[in-house]
Amino acid sequence: MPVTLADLAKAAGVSISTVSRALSDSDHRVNERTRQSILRLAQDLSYRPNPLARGLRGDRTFTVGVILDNITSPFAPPIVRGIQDELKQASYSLTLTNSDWDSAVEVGSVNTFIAHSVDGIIFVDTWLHAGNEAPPPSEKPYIFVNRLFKGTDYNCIGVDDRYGARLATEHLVRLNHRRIAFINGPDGWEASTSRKAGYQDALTAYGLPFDGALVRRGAWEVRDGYRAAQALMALVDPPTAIFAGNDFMAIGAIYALQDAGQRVPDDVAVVGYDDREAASLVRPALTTVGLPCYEMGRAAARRFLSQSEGQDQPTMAEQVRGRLIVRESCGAMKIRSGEKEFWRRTTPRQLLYEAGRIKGMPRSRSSRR
Amino acid sequence: MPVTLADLAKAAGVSISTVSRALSDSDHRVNERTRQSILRLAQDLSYRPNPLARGLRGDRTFTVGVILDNITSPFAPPIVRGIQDELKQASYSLTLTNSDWDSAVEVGSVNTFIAHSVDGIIFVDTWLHAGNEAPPPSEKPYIFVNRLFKGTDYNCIGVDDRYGARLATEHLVRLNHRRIAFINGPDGWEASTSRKAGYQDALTAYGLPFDGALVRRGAWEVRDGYRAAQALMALVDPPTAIFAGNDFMAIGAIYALQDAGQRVPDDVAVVGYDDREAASLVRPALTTVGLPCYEMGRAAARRFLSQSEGQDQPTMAEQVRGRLIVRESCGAMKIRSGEKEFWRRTTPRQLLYEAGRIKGMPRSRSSRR
DNA sequence: GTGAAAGCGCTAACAT
DNA sequence: ATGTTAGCGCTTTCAC
Repeated sequence: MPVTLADLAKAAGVSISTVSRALSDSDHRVNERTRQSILRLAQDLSYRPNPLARGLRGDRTFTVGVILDNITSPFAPPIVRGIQDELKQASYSLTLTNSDWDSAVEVGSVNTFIAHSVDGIIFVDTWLHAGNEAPPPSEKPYIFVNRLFKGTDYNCIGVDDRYGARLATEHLVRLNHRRIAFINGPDGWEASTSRKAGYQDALTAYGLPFDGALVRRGAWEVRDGYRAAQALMALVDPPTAIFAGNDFMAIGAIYALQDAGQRVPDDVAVVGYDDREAASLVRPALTTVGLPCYEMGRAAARRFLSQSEGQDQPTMAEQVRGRLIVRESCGAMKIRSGEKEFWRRTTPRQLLYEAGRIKGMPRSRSSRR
Repeated sequence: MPVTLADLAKAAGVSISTVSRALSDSDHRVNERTRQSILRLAQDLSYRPNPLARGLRGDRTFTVGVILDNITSPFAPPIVRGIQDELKQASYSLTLTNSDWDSAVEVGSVNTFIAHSVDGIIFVDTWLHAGNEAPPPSEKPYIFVNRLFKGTDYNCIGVDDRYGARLATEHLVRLNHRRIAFINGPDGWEASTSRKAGYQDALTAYGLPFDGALVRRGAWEVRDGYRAAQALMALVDPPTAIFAGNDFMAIGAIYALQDAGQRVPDDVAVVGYDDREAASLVRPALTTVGLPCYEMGRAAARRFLSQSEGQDQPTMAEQVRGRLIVRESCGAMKIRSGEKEFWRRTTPRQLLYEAGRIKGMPRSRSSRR
């Protein structure tokens, strides 16, 4: 049987309310001696306050609800982990539901959470639910990860895809590529719009011309990247580098290139986006932009925490930035010269050899015919 | 403000307890007319019982706690999803913590869960914690997914790895391979032991000799599979097929084979285990044994549910079976002849062409030199 | 500085 | 068949 306040009170020979005050160290002053003895007693009997009773009584349950579309989707777990890591420090619990892109289910989950008196709800995912409507008003903080609403940017934590795409493209430019193709995602995706903008940002920044023929579109799948790359290489003036809007299309592009007898990265360089598990497994290992899922989760939880404490905390949108993960598919090698670091173009074997990474097992042999 | 039993009672002109009885439809008989009017009222005012109050009162909270090592590890999400899908039907909520392979953290989580009066705890993962001890006794059901204890198989839901490994090996045998190598995981892993046993089962079943030289060991990584395959191919009588203990090592083996100028699957066939995301992305796409994570999650939740209801429910170990996922790395093609189905050995191009899967994009060109 | 008591929403004896 | 009451563990007035 768990020990209660009443048990402590009896043991300490004081009233229940004194014990409560001693433990919740409110501003109510309690005799220092009795407080100490109560504290020790609580320790010894390993007292743990009953969160249900606390919650029933009123204000806080120290619980937050997380609604996501599917924990099984590739970006969800690190987001959840980020939320949880941040929350743990404030000793909140986390309860989870999957809504499967069904807004009716989602509403049901919200109601369940409210019934359970959660202190806030974090909505996770990139889908646009329920007709894209703005969130309902509420006193409890609602945080939205990777979600977009029309006409408001209330508490939205997103990715800075424009920045990420620029990073990828700049990497290629610095490796002396001048004709850089872009395989975009489908229309209607915020990610497509932002990533294309980032691609163009980089071109502009380096004074490179924008050539519409170098921009293709695909539905995020391997085969789309494959076809797009085929089309690109059939151009009279084909690109020497391809930036794909996600890793799957990048992998497809690599396969198309290889099937066409091109060496990656020697003949054409490829960059992806997302940093999926397969990125480090394919050959050549894919240079890509890592999505900051974990950081977004933390940011969301931090946002919740701050609004849960202070009243007038900011509720605007926030964008978190990913970083470039350089592997083999662009043939880049890191050079240190004094203070500076930069990437130099090289062949993958050279890269591996100079980096001392070749021993028994050469990881990349895509250059072999 | 949420509506309470008292609100309903006032509106219906009856006492609180009548309302409670009408709604919780216990065996206590309530006048059918009043029950109906109360039900309608509850509907109209959209009454939702307060789970905290219910929980405080005593018996059930309709909440289960899940402790896993890291939601970010590849097998955790489908397990969680399985648990949740099964639990949802019984309208339980799920709360989650990560223990990061730290048994102190784990104990903390258990205590938190108990404080929250969860109705049960599901432990998820394959690690052996806290010195491999048996679980503490408890009236609430504890379920263990993929976890092993010395001397007891209390409520353990595991994978039938022996069966899965046998499946993989048999596939190779039926494709007429006679010298089949096995790249095992490291010592001390239950998975290594079972998978090797399954490998041997298949050999025995088909009267094939066991050759110790064909069994290698690796630490689950790509490079281990790479090295093992190199060693295997250096044998005087090298294998024509390799079964790797997991997908990563299988991928490494494929790379080693390709680097050595062997065609996969034409010259040597490869099977993996796990069905990681990359399995379908590499070339050739990997034939592998899918881990039944989702099913294990469901089984665990079902077990919890049954023990949560009836008292004397079974608490023994349960093994769930995965299935073989045939892709390209063995060059197998499904043949239907009347009632029967079987796999025939073929080249990947042939496989794809006959299956009508080649259109614009040949997926596998590993046979090209 | 401390105790008594009310009440959060609900369920289950116990009455009627 | 229905109402009355106690109490789950806790916080928070309100007295003293």
